[in-house]
Amino acid sequence: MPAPKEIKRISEVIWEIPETYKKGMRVPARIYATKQLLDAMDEGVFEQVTNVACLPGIQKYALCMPDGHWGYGFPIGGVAAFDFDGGVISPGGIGFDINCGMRLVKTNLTLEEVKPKLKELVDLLFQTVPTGVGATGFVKLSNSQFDEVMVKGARWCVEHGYGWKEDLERIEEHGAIKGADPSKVSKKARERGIDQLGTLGSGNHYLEIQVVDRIFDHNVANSFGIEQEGQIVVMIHCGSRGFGHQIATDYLKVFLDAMKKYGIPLLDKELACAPIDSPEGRDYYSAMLCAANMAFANRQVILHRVREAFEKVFKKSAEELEMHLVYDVAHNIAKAEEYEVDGKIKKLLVHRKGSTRSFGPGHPELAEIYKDTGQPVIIGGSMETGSYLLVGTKRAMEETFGSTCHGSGRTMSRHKAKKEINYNQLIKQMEERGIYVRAASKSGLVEEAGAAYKNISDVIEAVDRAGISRKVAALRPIGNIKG
DNA sequence: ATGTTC
Repeated sequence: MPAPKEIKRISEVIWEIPETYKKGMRVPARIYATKQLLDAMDEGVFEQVTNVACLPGIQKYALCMPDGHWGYGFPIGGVAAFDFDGGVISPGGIGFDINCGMRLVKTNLTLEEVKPKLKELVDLLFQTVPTGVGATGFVKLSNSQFDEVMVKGARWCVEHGYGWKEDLERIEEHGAIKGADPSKVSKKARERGIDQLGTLGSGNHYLEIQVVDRIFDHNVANSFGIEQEGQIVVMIHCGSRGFGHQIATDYLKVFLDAMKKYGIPLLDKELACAPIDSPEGRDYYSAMLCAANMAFANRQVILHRVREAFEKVFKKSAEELEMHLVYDVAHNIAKAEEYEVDGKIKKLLVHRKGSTRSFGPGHPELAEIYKDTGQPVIIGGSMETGSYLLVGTKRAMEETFGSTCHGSGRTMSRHKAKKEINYNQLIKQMEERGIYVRAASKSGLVEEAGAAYKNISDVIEAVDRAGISRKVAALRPIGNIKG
């Protein structure tokens, strides 16, 4: 679908829809994309990103990344920052899967060493990391322990033997965001989440064994633990499971009523929101952070299982295998961050939905190990087309509220993929290309076929050219576990 | 994404 005729080209990869496009827009909308990606975007993206531009307290621009596509209320690939003074918080700007995110682990193994053991490794991981809809995990929690997980996130896991102390400095916010309040979480959300720690889930969630295909920046790659092409790494993509989903559902309902109370005009029911500084807004923020911390903990337990599986298969300790965490980063979340707006430093609530934080060198919130380089940015492609490791930039801080893209973005609906792609053929094609896959369901696998997604390389070129993150390494899948 | 239309 073509972009609206009012769209203006700002640079090679930035496009702007002015405030005059639609009644009620408070700021312009900006889309980061090559001409080719822009032309391929669905009409819904333009509609949704300009709707977001109408929300109270929005700052500078409503943004959409090159992997943008139609989502619930806000586009997936959307970034929107709201002033704490007068601005709103919206579950639609965060996503149902709160703190869906990516985790990347390195090893010192090479492709040659892993190839003969690949099936054994993937089969073992498929047993120890539960996948699929409704999967439950092996970590048994009491209600008070689950409260601790909501507040302490990945730190709770490390304190209970699931991981290494050094893992914590390699996670966004050290794996535990301050401000989570378990008393703001419904009983139903608690019941759905309590046995889901260490589970992958379904949809586009996966655990993948990958090989470093190409290194673009050797210095930065090295500092992240990526030393050579042919090195094996493991990527984990999952979030807060039914727990975050229930919290989003609960507060969408609360916010629809709150909007009437606060006199916020309703453009679209999916854009339900509340003032950040209102009882409803504060409650959702505190509950949302419980789900964010649970997701960090979820990925931490999965990392622990990955280390255990490698230890068993390669008969060496995870320390000997140098299985250090490269990074863990969220791509569905809202964060309190400070940015310069009109020459003044303001505290903003940055909503990233299908968008990854991309803090550049010297950012005060980054751990010492990333101060010189900027933070690692982990971008998962589809299971066939490969993934990327990027690094954050100063330019992202200036232009996109410290944000970049998150993945490939679908081009084919799940329904269409199920109709057009044959399961047995897909498995065979993947095996021919050296990818061994185990999936919880046949339909789940075909829905995630590479053919159903945009080309990840096009998306990466767009963010790299825009300078809102830079290419560090390209990663290619060899083994995959899917929900 | 999701005890996949509580």
